[in-house]
Amino acid sequence: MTSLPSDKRQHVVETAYALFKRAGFHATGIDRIIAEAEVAKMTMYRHFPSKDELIVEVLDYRARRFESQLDGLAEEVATPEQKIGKIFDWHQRWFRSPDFHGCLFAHALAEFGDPRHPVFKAAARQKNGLKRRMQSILEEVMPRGRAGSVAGALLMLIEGATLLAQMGQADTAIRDARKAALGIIAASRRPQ
Amino acid sequence: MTSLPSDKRQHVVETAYALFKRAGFHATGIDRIIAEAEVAKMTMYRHFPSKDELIVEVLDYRARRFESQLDGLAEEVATPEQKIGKIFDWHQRWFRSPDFHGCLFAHALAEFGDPRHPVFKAAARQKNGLKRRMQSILEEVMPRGRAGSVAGALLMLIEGATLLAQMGQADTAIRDARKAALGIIAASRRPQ
DNA sequence: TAGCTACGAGACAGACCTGTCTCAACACTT
DNA sequence: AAGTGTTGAGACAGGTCTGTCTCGTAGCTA
Repeated sequence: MTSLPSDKRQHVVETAYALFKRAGFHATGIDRIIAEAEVAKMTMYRHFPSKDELIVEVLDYRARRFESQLDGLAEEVATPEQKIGKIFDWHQRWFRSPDFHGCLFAHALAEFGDPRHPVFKAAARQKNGLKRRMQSILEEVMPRGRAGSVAGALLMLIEGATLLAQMGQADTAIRDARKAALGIIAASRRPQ
Repeated sequence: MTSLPSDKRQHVVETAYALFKRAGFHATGIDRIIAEAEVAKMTMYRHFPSKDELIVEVLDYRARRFESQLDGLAEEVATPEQKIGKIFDWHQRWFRSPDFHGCLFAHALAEFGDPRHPVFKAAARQKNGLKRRMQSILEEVMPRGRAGSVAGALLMLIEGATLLAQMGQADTAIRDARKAALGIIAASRRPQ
């Protein structure tokens, strides 16, 4: 009963994720990652050609996890308000989790400011994905253009709430953001 | 006509600011800063005991500049809506400026995740200062508690808009954020 | 003239960084 | 039994990092 070929690879990704989350990307060295993952350096470099590509892999992995978690939540309820509410619920739980350190994707945008950099693009994909998700939810009850604007506002509220949560204001932030979000939706719903 | 004692010091702060803004804090080395500022290494270390303290100085310097610029804008108009609108105007101009690279304070929070770290505290001060400013504007037309919640929502919108602006969606972001902000204020104004 | 202060230039230490390389060990397949 | 592929361990190169140190110089003041 030995390890599968992809076992070590995934283990490196998850270890790197935990370290990047705590200390940031530039401040986390390869040596630290392989020590924590108990893996040889060449094992890592055989799976990932460079640290940057490992970072992209970590971000994509977390983005997939995020999307699949939200997929499950949306099915439980019916109205757009409830579906958006579930997304805010998810963030509320996230903010309260033991080692919450802010949004890894936002941190990636901060550390890799060049829009052409693969890490920047990977982080931007996640944000755009969340916006698209909320927009398609809102299109049930409002026209396409309006749903885009409202989804943009909701995304900004969520990103801002995540920042404030990192500053230790998680509870008031998610409460104020949720209230504002529902107000914005109500104001744009059924436009006539 | 020689240079004043604080001349070089301020020059180092401004040069470091420009580099931190473009490349981030960890990715910008001391050697790069002193080369760009055309200053000896010991000159820098005589003024700042460490890189971290230089970063704090840069953040405080930018926070003071930010506050003084907003001070000037508020005096031009009368109503809270107009004053908040001026703050959004300021951000709109900022987003369109030649080398906009996102919010340096948010980036500092991303790179220095420990809330006890002086850099983290300096960044948090700026965010709390902006929230307080908006809250005191709003207290003219709504009770204290409500003004706090609304100011929190506006801060989240602004932070989110800054993130989206960094992702190349500056125009739609600031437009959607402004619209949402005015809606939130209108809903909380004159509560009865 | 003497002393004080600020500065420039650069060597230096010690640590850390990414990425490459070699060699041995082990598991699995044919 | 031979071959193939994955891994561990660690040396190694070449560069960069922060921070300290020395030495020479320029300007100002007393």
